[in-house]
Amino acid sequence: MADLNYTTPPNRPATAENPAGRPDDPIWDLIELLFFAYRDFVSDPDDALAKFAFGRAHHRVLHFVNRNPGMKVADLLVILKITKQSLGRVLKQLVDQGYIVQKEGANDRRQRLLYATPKGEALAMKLAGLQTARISRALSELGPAAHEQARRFLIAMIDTDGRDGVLQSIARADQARKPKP
Amino acid sequence: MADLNYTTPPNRPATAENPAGRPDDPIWDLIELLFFAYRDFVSDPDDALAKFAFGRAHHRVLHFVNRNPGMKVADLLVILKITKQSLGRVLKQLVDQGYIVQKEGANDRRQRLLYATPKGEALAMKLAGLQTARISRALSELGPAAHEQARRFLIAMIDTDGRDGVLQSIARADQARKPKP
DNA sequence: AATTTATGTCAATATGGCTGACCTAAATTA
DNA sequence: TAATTTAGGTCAGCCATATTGACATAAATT
Repeated sequence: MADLNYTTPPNRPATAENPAGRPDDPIWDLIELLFFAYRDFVSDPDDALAKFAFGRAHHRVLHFVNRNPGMKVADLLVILKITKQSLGRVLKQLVDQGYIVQKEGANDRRQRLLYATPKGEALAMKLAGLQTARISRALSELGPAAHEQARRFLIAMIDTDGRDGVLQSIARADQARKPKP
Repeated sequence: MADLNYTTPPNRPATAENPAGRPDDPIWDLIELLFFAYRDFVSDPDDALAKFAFGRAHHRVLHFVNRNPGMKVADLLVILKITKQSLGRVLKQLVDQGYIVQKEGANDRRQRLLYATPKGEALAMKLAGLQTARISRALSELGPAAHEQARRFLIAMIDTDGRDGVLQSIARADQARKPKP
């Protein structure tokens, strides 16, 4: 912990494109920081899951089902951008071991709506807690505006055509959650 | 594109811990936005790599070798946090197909120092360009401080004990690059 | 009645990880 | 110098997660 002359961005500020028409220099710092930040971000749940013989795939499924109770299988496939065969294996394990239940749709009886069981919710919340601890620690090192700044940056990084769906999904899930009275 | 009441964070501001000692509510928005942002961030190179019959693993190796010419195999293993057997397979393909060369260390002749060939550098720069395009687009939607804000947030998300190494690695690689005269 | 949709399943394949064992050559140390 | 450690490579097998393609069933829609 000594030499720290690396606190200012080494690249010139990013523009859409240089005046010369030549492509911008790569934004090395953010490219690499995204890699390292995400690597560590997922490592916390990964380690915890290892004790359950579950993996990252199970985490993702359990997370979104817990956040969106009653979601359809098809919705999950769109969010995760995987095939139903890939989902099938993981989902089956979660169902067999009592973390997720499937209920017939009331309107459309072909649907298998997905719900986290209490056991599943507990695990999902535990994993979310690990990730929240890391985010909280990070935000606490920064100013009070950091949450909103991070939020805006991450939103802007999402495909423009997928953005609305993501934001609506987050907003919907938030609303559906019982606010503590 | 209509209803947008989701532009403000739905969670209360994150604190290290609540006064009550009860764990914080999960920071759902950043947890999910990190997932979606990273998913799309890696999708650009993934798509491009598919044409070469290369995958994400090749990208990571080529990226770091290109950024750190002459790096040791052992360094790469530490950065990627994988085993040498895992590295071996992808590295061999990159070497066989002429994207990376290995040179005997001058001081220590056991070392196989890694360098991107011109062909390898071209591919690495192409992939970095794709990622830079996404980042540039994102930053251009935000204020001029956004780059620095994103940088700080991502740094804070990294494991505290790994942080210095990451930052030094980035700084070192930047310095080693020839500044255009 | 015919078709489409939601979901599930079987089979084969690819990728990218892992562990464990073992090897060579070169550097370091006793 | 002899013994040990280090840097790197390799073989073999296993596991998790993803893919494509084909096919099956039941319920909704036309």
